[in-house]
Amino acid sequence: MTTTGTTTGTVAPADDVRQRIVAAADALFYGRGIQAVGMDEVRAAAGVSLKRLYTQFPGKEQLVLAVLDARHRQWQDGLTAAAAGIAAPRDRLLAVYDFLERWFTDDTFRGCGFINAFGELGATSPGVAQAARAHKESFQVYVAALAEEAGGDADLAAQLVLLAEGAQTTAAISGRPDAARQARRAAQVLVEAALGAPTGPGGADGARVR
Amino acid sequence: MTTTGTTTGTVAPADDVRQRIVAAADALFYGRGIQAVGMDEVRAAAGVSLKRLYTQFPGKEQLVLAVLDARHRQWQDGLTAAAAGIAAPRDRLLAVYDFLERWFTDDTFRGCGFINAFGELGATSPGVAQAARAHKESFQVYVAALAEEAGGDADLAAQLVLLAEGAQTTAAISGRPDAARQARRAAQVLVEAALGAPTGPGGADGARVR
DNA sequence: CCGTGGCGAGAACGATCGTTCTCTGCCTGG
DNA sequence: CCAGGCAGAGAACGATCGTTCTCGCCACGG
Repeated sequence: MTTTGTTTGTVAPADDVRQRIVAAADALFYGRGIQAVGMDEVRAAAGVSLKRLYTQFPGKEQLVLAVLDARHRQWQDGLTAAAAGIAAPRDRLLAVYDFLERWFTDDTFRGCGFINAFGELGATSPGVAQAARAHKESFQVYVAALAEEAGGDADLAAQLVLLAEGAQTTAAISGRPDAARQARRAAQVLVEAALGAPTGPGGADGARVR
Repeated sequence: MTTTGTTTGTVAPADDVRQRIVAAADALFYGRGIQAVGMDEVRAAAGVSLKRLYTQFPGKEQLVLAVLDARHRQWQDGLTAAAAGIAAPRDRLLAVYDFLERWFTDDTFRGCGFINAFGELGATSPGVAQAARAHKESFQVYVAALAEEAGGDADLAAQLVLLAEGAQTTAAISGRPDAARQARRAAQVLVEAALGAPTGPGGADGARVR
């Protein structure tokens, strides 16, 4: 799995160039669509030679998969960071939608990269389809864990996931980020319906339904 | 906007060939992605000459837009058909998810064609982006009308739309159609939270929350 | 100081695709 | 029966793209 087990103390230059390539490719693929971006453009954006690009990734598909892998890790990091420091399990669940809202307001936001890649290449590339499936399934598992901590079951988690997914595509296509807040309000209703009235001491805004 | 206001009694042959082309292109574009299908393959599937294809559609983009337009009409027809004959406004709202479930179980189902097209071409083709926006907005308007008939407001409608959108991408990527039923259950909770307990005489299954 | 080997820059190659053009056969109007 | 034009089949063309090859430069080791 790991690239080359170099024994150098600092970051291996090979890993550095890999990350630069992946970051450049991600920005281009995500912003314009994968097939709309040529390898030469990736090379230029990464500031690397074409030969080096092809020694790091044997083909475009492997680069795409590496990009999706990196994007998946960033998504997971962002999710856990959003939940960090929040005491109430119920608010950790809702923090998912706060994280979405911050993402949607980023002006480079163009929907979920996995949904986009799946629609564009899922039928052609089994690897891309599998990456999308794994990403979404991992999100399901994450939300299910949060839901369980809050006392909810898998059904509640699945429904909260639907809201998050719908918010992503709606925000992407409409161009307006308020889908995140709408999803949060709906999630609050679902959570309260499943778990009962909100817990007592919750400060912030967790208590107001509407 | 409408094609040609022909005064002939039966379908004009030009319209017939157009429809054949659009139907063939839709199946190919939707099943494999737009850029993965060449114009020559569309020509073969439609059983038409390349010249005729290009007299009907000046370029691939116009064909794509025509496909999206036809798909939008089919979506609207399916939606209204799903609501037809249902007396209770609340059940008409939930019928959206029954319609989704039937769609998801179709073995050619591969997600929402507009979301897929938007992800693939939305950044490159303003026409495609606009078509996706219009389609989603029209769905919002439709659900908002149903919600109002049931006594709900625009917020309820927006939240129900999020569930429907999320169900589409989730069913597409996971490959399992049960997202529709999950969305329906969540919608039921949201509707009852917004409108109060279910109305009395409703037969069927509208009364059981869980 | 000289050979060598690796690396970057970019040309080159083969394939695909969108679009147009050519050729040939057929059908129609007189 | 004949001329004309229209449509279908498919070749052709230009552009793009993924991938590979070549050339020249630079650093480094003996």
